[in-house]
Amino acid sequence: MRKILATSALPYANGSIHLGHLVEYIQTDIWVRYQRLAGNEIHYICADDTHGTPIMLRAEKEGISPEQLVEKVHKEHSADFSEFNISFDNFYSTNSIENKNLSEALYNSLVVNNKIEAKEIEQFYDDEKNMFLPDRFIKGTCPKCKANDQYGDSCESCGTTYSPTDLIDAYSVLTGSKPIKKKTEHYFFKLSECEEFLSKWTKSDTLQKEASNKLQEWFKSGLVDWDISRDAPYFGFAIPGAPGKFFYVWLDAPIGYMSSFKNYADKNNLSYDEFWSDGSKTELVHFIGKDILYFHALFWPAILKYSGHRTPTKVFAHGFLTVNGEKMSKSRGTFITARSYIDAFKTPDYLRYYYFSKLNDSMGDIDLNLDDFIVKVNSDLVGKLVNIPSRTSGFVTKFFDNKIMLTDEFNEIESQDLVKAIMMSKEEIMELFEARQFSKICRLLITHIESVNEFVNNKEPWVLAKDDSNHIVNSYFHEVCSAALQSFRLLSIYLSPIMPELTHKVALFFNEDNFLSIEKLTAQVATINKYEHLLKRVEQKDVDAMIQSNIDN
RNA sequence: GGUGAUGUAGCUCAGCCGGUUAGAGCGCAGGAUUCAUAAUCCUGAGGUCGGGGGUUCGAUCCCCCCCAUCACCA
Repeated sequence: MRKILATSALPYANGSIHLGHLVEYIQTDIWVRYQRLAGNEIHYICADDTHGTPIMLRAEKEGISPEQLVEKVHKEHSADFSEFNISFDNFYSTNSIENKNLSEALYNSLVVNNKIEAKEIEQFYDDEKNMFLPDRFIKGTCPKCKANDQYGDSCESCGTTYSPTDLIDAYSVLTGSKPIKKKTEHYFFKLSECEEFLSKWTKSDTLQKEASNKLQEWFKSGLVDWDISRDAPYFGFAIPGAPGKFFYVWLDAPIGYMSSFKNYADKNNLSYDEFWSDGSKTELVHFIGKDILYFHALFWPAILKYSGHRTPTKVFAHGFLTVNGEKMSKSRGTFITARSYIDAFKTPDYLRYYYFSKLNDSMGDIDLNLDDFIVKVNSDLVGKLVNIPSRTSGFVTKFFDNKIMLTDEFNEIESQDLVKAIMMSKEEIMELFEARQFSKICRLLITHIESVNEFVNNKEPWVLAKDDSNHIVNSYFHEVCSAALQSFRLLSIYLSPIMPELTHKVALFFNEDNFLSIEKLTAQVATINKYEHLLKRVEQKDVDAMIQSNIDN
């Protein structure tokens, strides 16, 4: 049995979870649920990423402490993830004692291994606010295209990148004052010394090929040491032995994977060391967005390596979400929050299915086309999948006292073949789950679902129902209905990682508690319950309401 | 600006190492059916595979140029 520690990237505790975030949590959750279905030991870990200037300033604006802010956001995030059935084993916070201890410990190890260096640098400073300004907090006129109000790092209008010094009439976003340059001592992680290790690590099969290629660009231009410190005031962890200096949020954020696991392991009698020590035999798998590949494929393995830990087994990067083919936009209402989706649709399964139908192992972007969403969900799930029990279970209830024939009892070749074909896909489906080829599984399953409907059509149970002599147990009529229902059950087991809510209802329909093991495929099930509709159609008005609520807020 | 990616039927997407008439679902047209919260099944019409050039006996799939879209540039 494999032992796996899986993570999704830590959401920043500065805003609400939206449908873009959910691509990652849903992708990871499907994979994690599949691993559980397959019988592997897997721990799914996440946390809020709570530190940094944006959070400090937002808390100030709201008139609360940063601790209060991240506490509040943590509740909101936890509720959102729960609504979407994201099955974290632990959703913790980087603003925790475990994370403080581990951040200090890793830092100290890096110091001991001579991987930290102090350098004096010049940074922009707001002398009204008495703090250093990150690039994002300096705005001005683009030196190239003269667009107003551009950030200090790049122009959104023409795409030029530059340093804040290049801006015309630069000003501090905080006070409007002119930033001045000021010297300060910062601590750097000597990434430049990790090139040999990283070059080898990134070419092993830990990364997707696309990701590995991408990293070659960075190698080509040479690895630059990484500034891991920030000056007070800063919401984060103080650097030991360095008054007024704090760890940069991106240093302690990934350590959140470790600290969340530590917190979880301590409560559940698991060995922390088994998963994090150098030479660990367990798997460490990170799901991330392609935007943070840099951190997870360079800094993170290097820091782990040179602080004496194991390095990740796999880093899986996915692309971004577009809505109706465009970047999510607040004014168009396509910056859709998790909350507004749930308010509109009540179940996460539509979105989980839609993402599933589009996701694969690549870093390509996926598009949520809202018209396509309605059509696909209604056609595949309501029209085809749920239609199977909907059109056959009535006969079983009416004529056979809710009893169905076991698959072993089928007499007809065609019903045997129907079930057999679905069973035979097990290996292929499991391989595709493992490889994150979700869209391929989707096509395969839909093909099976269609063949069940075709089977029902050809057998015409409604015609058989008219003849009283067919109303006996184990009749051909009984077998036709049973074959359709048993097939539906098998397909639901495959679908259980994707749509936990729907398939839980299906399990109950078959008088089972759950479909939590792939072994359920061979379980013999003999009864159903009276059918109650499992899924309602998605309506255009629900989509409209969701969009409107995002425009209003 | 540099680097990388994407561009296949109305829509959303498959197309492994280049090889007979390019595939699926939805949508559309026609038909079948009425068990199913108008669902299902069959048949069919739709594509110069972004544009141009090249390599090859032969390219959607390789090379070059261009156009469009997107991302990254620590």
